[in-house]
Amino acid sequence: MAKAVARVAKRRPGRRIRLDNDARRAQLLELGQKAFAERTYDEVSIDDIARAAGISKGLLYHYFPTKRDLYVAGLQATADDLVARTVGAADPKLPPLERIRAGLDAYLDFVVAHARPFSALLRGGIGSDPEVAAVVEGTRTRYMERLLFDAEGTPLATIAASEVPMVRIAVRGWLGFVEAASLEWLLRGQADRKQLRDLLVDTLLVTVRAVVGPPLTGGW
Amino acid sequence: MAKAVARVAKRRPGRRIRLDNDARRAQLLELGQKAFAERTYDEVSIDDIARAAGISKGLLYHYFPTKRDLYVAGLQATADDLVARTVGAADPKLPPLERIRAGLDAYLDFVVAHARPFSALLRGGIGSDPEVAAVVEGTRTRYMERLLFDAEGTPLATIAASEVPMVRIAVRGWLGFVEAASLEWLLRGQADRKQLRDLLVDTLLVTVRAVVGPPLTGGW
DNA sequence: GGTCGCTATTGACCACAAGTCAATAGCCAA
DNA sequence: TTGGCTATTGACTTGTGGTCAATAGCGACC
Repeated sequence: MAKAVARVAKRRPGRRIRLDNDARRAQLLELGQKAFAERTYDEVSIDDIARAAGISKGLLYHYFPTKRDLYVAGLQATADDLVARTVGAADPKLPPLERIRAGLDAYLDFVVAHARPFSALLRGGIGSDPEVAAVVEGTRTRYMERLLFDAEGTPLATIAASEVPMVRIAVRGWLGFVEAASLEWLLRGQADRKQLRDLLVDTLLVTVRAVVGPPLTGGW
Repeated sequence: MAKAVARVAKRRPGRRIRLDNDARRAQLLELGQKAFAERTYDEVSIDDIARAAGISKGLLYHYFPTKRDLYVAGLQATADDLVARTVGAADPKLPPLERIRAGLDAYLDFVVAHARPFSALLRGGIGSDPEVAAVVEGTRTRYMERLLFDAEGTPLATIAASEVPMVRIAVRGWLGFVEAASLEWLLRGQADRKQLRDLLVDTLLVTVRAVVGPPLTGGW
């Protein structure tokens, strides 16, 4: 029977499969993330992703009006994931410094577990694109705010509200340290994880001290 | 070369103007740098640059076989400039720490003088592109090698030869600090330049101490 | 079970920019 | 003045991002 033969054939051409709006969007988002994680932005073509999803290019454009939209959405998802998993999860009964340590541990956990997306997030696939830059920079801001919230009751907390330019510069610099060190650590066998964690904490304390004045000891 | 540009701009249509090979190449490189500094990579079209140079697209492709080649060449030129101007120029009679200070001053000078190209270099216009990444990362390596050479005779010098993973991670982290802080400083009115310089030096010393052990005082 | 409407889905289409190449014409030497 | 080297052209191909009117799956309702 013709029908049976047709069933055996893979993906009968001409047969449409409707998916729930959210499901389709989630599928495309995931496929996009995967594609952009393993290839350059312009090595990835919309047709590729559509083909991988088994749909037409037109449909992809129905969900994401632009290639960059798809890219940015994936980046944003990674960023949200990073922030959600790495801060605010520590036991509030722990001393502040311990909470920060825990936060950095969670950060390094994320780095290891999502190496590819993490690298992609930092390197910023399109670089100078303002929308991409906004996502990355926004993530940094959110991350710092929540991390500094963990420092409640310590001199660090005063930083969160600071408007002094040099303080913001120092904090941003420290974040640059964290990102660069994490990336390097990731590439080189991930040795001495705790030592790295402590290095990050030390640098933060010293940086803050250098900018806001009070001695390192006491109050922590 | 500006002279050549003017001549070409005024040329009668249909009239060809031959330029020396090197001159033409230099002209295109400069125009490319300028274009990529003020627009996104894919906002810049080869036709734009060719038009700006008053030549045909085909000729541009004769000099730079690919759009990315033009982009990378410009980036490389900026990077070379940065390294050349910021290290090794300090008076060798000065104490090591002073030489490093001078090096960082020169770095900040460059940042201010070449704000756009500098940002472009760090943000890496194409991001995940391996060739671009190689240029940026190579620049970092060269920079660190020469900066650490300035530290001859201090504990810092031992770092240059170090193979210990955590040391390289720390150094890379510090560079991340420098870049991020510089960029932030650039964006926020460039206040307190000397304070920033000192912050960078402090961070370097502390980072090194945290990784290699010996106390901060003595030997510097 | 039939048909009806909503909308997910299609595929042919366009626009534009990257990249190619055989033909052409400046410029310098003789 | 001429000849030849080569810088230069511009029409061409190709590939990909993006558009849109037409189509068909699927649940709802009789």
